[in-house]
Amino acid sequence: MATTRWLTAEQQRAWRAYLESTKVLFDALDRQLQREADMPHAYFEVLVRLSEAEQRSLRMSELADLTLSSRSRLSHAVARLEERGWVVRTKHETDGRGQIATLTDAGFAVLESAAPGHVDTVRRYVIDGLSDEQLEQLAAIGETIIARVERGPADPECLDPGA
Amino acid sequence: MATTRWLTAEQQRAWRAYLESTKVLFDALDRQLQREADMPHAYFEVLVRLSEAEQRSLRMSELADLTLSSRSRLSHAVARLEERGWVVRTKHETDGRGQIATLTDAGFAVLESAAPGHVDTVRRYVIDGLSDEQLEQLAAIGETIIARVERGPADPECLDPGA
DNA sequence: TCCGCTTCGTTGAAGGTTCAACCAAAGCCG
DNA sequence: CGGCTTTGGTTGAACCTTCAACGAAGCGGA
Repeated sequence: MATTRWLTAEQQRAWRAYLESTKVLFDALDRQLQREADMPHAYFEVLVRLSEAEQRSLRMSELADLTLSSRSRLSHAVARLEERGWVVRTKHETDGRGQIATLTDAGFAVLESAAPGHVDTVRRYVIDGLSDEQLEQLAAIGETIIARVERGPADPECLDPGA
Repeated sequence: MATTRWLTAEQQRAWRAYLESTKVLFDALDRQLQREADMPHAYFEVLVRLSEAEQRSLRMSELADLTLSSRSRLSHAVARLEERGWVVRTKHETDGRGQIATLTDAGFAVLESAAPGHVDTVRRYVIDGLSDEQLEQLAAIGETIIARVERGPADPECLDPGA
């Protein structure tokens, strides 16, 4: 493409509001969790996903997919969580490559103690400030963005309905 | 408060969509900028803010406020950018404590070359997928979140209209 | 069976962020 | 002036993420 289509004033307003809201919000969330549970938000999510799973266990690759993190990142994260005794890793029974991460009782206890404060914070900063309509809008917008990113960098103007 | 108010299904949907959209989006943006401009998004924003300022210069503290980063983070970031010759730091003329960061010509050139790709990416993943109405909604939602976070952890149910 | 290809998960190094500690300059107040 | 507090900014250590490289195990065709 020859020339760049810069953002209009309204588009900039939306983009910057989105950008800034995420920055201040996730900073605040991270600090809250760091203070109250001594772990970053990403680690908290690992525990949440494990707690929701059957047997409180998930294969590393599934856990990585659920938490939207790279395998490397998850590997490091679980290593840390294991050091603290909140998670254990065991071999997969039938697939020799697999590893299963399991939430321990200690991990579950930490999660239980941290969850209320976390939900309160999310409510205070986000949920309780928005109307039901706005929440619906936010869900729709978020899902649109996710879909577009997952579709990848393929050019939408490039009319290739088949490929 | 005695019991935690957990999120309803609709609230969860909105929250997770927001959460996931930011994760996949900023991962993609960071990768794009890392690839095309060899710097993370946070550093890019520093250059953007400097380029928009008078004389392409800002005091460190102002720059930190504009980019919503801690002083420490900005200090490290500018140190890196200075190593590459994209920014220089000079003493503040009247306030002996102050430092002024200035975008160099080389830094401006890098910014000019990286900006189109960045805007394209933002358009592709966000702007062009949303209607004008949705952009307006997103701006309003983002601004609400920002306002609530900046107000801090003060309890909204605590009726203290004066304080 | 053997060989190549892919998938799973880990590792170490490099880079970015956070946190607490710190220095220097400014401001304030006696 | 002299001491106290505040502000601006930097630093180093600890921690988290990313990236590329790797080893081990499954898969699949000749």
